[in-house]
Amino acid sequence: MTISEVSKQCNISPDTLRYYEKEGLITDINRTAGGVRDYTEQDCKQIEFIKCMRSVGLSIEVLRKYFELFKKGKRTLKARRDLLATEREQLHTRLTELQNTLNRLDYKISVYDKAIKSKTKELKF
Amino acid sequence: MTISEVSKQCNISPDTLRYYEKEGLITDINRTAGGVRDYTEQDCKQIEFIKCMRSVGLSIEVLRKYFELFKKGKRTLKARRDLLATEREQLHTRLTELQNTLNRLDYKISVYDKAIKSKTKELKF
DNA sequence: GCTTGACTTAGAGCTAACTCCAACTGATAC
DNA sequence: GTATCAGTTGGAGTTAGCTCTAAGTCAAGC
Repeated sequence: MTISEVSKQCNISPDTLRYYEKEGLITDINRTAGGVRDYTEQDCKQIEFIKCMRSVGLSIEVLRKYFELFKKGKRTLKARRDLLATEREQLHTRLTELQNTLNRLDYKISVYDKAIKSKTKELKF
Repeated sequence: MTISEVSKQCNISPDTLRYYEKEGLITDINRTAGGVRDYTEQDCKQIEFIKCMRSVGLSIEVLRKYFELFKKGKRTLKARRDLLATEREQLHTRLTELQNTLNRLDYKISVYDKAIKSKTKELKF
């Protein structure tokens, strides 16, 4: 698969794919004789994983560390597990925060709805 | 209240408070004769609100628009309500995404735990 | 009246994560 | 064999959101 095919399939720009490679998030991509990247299905799955993790805010740096550990082989299984567990905890914290803020917004919107109905009130902010 | 008191109370740096003011997120802060900012309780509540919204990713730009509408008075109640509702929807989408990714991470961590126990397996990424 | 310390401003600098650009190369169509 | 087009590289530029710096002001304590 060429970079533009992967780009379409994963909805990530070719520039970003090359950037991820430069940053060590993707490594050992095959090349054709002419030097053109030739992604495997496995590469694609990894890219999807990266996309998923990036979409919830895992940093390039954390992901770089994860794949760096990967390259060191089986002896880093525990380290990788722990790295993921740490990120998981942070995501969980953010999830709770998001839920609370959502509730707060819902309440605020309901206050607005009342104010709009009554046609007299103004809010403080 | 001085800027450093608000800073401590809200856990936001004075620089950030001044930055928010420059960006129009906070307006009409009282000043002492000497030109020093003198925040009211109400200002503090607004700052807490901003902090809460920023913590889940609402942009400075969106918040600026919200407070801009505010300054135009009661006739913008509906517009403000709708702005909040739009942001709420986006937060909801992100919440779902976060939940899915959390599940995915939990699954991956469980796969790691199995691999670590069996002491033979390696994963694909 | 001088020092100290918290404040003020305008504006520069920083970081993460892209995104774009210029110059080049290699394969394909005609 | 030359135009086209998709790819390549290194490096510059962009954006959001702070964060820091320099130079200055003001009030309080001694």
